[in-house]
Amino acid sequence: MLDLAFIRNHPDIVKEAARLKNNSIDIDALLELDQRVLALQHHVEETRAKQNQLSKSIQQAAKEKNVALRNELIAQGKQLAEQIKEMEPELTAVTEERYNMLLLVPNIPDASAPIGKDENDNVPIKYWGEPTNWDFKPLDHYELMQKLDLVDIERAVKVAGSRSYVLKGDAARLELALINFALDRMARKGFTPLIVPAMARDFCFIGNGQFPKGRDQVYEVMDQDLFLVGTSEVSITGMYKDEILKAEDLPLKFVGYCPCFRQEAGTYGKDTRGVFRIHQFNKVEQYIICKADHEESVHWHEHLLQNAEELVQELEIPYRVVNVCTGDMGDGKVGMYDLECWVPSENRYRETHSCSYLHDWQARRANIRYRDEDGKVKFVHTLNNTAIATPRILIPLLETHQQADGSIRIPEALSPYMGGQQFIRPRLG
RNA sequence: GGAAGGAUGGCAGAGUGGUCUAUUGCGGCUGUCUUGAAAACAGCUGGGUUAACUGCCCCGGGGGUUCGAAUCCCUCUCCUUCCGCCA
Repeated sequence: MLDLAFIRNHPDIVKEAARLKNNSIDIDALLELDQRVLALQHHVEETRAKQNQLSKSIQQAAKEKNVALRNELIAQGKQLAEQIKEMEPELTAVTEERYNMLLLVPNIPDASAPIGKDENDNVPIKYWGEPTNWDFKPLDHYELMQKLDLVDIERAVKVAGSRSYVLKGDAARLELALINFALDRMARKGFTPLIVPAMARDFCFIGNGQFPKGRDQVYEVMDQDLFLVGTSEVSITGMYKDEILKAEDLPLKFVGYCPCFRQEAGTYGKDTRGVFRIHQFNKVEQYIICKADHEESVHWHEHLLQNAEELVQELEIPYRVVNVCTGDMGDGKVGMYDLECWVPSENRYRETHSCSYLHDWQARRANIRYRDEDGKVKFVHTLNNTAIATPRILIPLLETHQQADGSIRIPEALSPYMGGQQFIRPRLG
């Protein structure tokens, strides 16, 4: 959410931001509505002021035992109450309408973000590692997993429908190992580990920016104000809703884990093979709440990217970093990097991590503030990046480390989390 | 699932229809005193809205009664305790 005063004062900047983000919000309509709210609000407040004064006069008249005057004033009060009662529903309605529109206004992308329409306009800024070159015919992740008996999609679909999976054997252990590995590494860097609810209330999703626009991507728990989160970000943002933090406690650095759920609406027929795009997955997420300062946001944004890169490097997976263009970055974001891992079977890089900074866009929605050294209450800045999202990371991991003999090498850094195991091999017999 | 009791400012905790501009204490800030600190004393000390106010709003959320609600009524949410069930 942007500051309404900022939109009033700089409508052109906001309109341009919306254009760059392919967002069709009608800023002029919003401002027109805003004027209606202000006029009506002024009117209601004036009437209420009169009513408050009158109320005191009624008290006074009663004290003086002036019954005639008291009755006269009460009659006047009745009229004012009547007037307010008439105006209030409209004021509530237009105020709510303005708020709902405000939720749809995108954040202003940073000047450093590439201008573009969709993911094809994202700009690669860094490459690490060499795409693998084998002297044998490599398999794709699904074949590998089937050969090694690491997955059962058919029975998963029987249980939970399409885009479901069962991880078996060493894949199940690998999944937990990866979560542990990521959580551990981040904790060492001073991030506080959190295991957060995978279900959250409506306000958490509004606060984080998933609602109202992304509502169709979210599972709702029937007959309750609860929804399954698509990222632990949602719960962490919700944790601090309406709080005023102390400046000396910032930045708050968290590494959050919970199972994540996404409907993947509108992706029919896309990425249907294996475990790339599924409804339920596990994600370890980096999350930072810092002071309202652009330089500081940028600093932590780079830091979050660095952390993710280190994790992927330790997993020995070639990757690249792209600077995500305005059209692909989503409404709330000021700037965004994607980390894309090399997927040998597809001969291309695919997104495994997403690193964003949002200035106070989420903070305004969730009303998360802090008292700065100057005594003023300000909205915080928030940032987030994936640490590990799995099973998706299994795709580049398994494919990259497959061996000629059909086994899969477990990277050294991960091995301790697999009880020292160094290879995943076909089960004998 | 059943029963009871709660939700007030950073914290504790008063307030059961107008005198609430929310008592008081603790904490915090500032000042006086002091070489400095402590103590003592004095003052200040929530958020929002508005171009601004001696304006308006906020006593868990929403609705109602009333000229007037922290206070009365309805409803929802959450918390605590006890019982039941349970990983």
